[in-house]
Amino acid sequence: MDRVDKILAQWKRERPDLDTEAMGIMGRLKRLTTHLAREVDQVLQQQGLSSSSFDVLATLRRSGAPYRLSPGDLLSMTMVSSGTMTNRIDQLEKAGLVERVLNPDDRRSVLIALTEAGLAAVETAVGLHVANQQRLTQGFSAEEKEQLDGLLRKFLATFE
Amino acid sequence: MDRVDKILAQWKRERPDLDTEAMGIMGRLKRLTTHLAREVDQVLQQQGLSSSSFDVLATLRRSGAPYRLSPGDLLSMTMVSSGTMTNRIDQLEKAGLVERVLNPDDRRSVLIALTEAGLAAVETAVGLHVANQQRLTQGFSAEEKEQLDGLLRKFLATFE
DNA sequence: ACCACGTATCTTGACGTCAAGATAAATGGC
DNA sequence: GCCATTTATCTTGACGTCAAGATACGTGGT
Repeated sequence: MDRVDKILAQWKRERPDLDTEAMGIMGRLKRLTTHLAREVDQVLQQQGLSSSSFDVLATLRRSGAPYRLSPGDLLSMTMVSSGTMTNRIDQLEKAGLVERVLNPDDRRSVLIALTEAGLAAVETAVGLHVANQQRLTQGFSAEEKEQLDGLLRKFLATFE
Repeated sequence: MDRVDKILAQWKRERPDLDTEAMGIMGRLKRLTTHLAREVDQVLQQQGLSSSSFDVLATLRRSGAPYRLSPGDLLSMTMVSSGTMTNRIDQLEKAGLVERVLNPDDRRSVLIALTEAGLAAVETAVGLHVANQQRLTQGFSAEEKEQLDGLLRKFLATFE
């Protein structure tokens, strides 16, 4: 009987006509990801990064040397609006972790490049971040993790 | 090969030392809940409600008649800060969906009460919302839904 | 009865986000 | 070559959120 069960029991009492099966799954998903986001943020914050900043730095890092992508490339990889991406880049640029480099091939565009400090920051952070993610999932057996991943993959395929 | 697989493949190439199993699960969870939140918001928005507003109205509705809870009660049921709850109540009060009623037993406190308009709004919205949640999970068999719910329950139990 | 402490709510200031629109440069049909 | 259209990025204004602190009231020990 967890918190979501209590919510479902309330609905059962007040609105017995409602089928709460989907509500249970969605409620657990929402609460779970709120908790997970807080745990993830805490580790990144100790490195002086928000999860938004880390998201951009990590995208640049995993794109490979020379660690440069246009704002449009970053946009297509990160599920945020263009205004949000501009803001993220502004913050990272202020912090000296990325710089805007002119794109010689297209003057509408710029390239966002990891600075040395940005590369160093993301290399440290990604190690701690992955270790933290492992910690958060360590309650599951290998089989359960595979099962969960499979179900999430199928669910996600509905949208992507 | 979904988007998360592509991200993991990039990391594999750039940082083969990192174990990406947990990252895959967490990444799918995050992308999935972003998509789900957008779908949920869309239905509620057609009723003139944000998911934040609906969250409060639904909590009041399922608490049963006379549909009154203190801000503190609402806080303990909704994973937000006290400042956020004050703001949510302010918005709902402006919209005429709830009202602040003096608590005769404790003058530090108030009771947040559904108005007639608020009750009507939540009754309509909750039906559409639940139907929408069912639509979003309809790709799964009964067995898969049960499996997913069980895994999420276990995961959530880590935190609650 | 008093007062120190606890409790309940609200305020403030800073962020991160989005939708919509503005700006500037490239492109393609003629 | 010109201009309408498309593309790439940035700007603006509004919202929702939080942490930290302020305010106001209740409570219990003396």
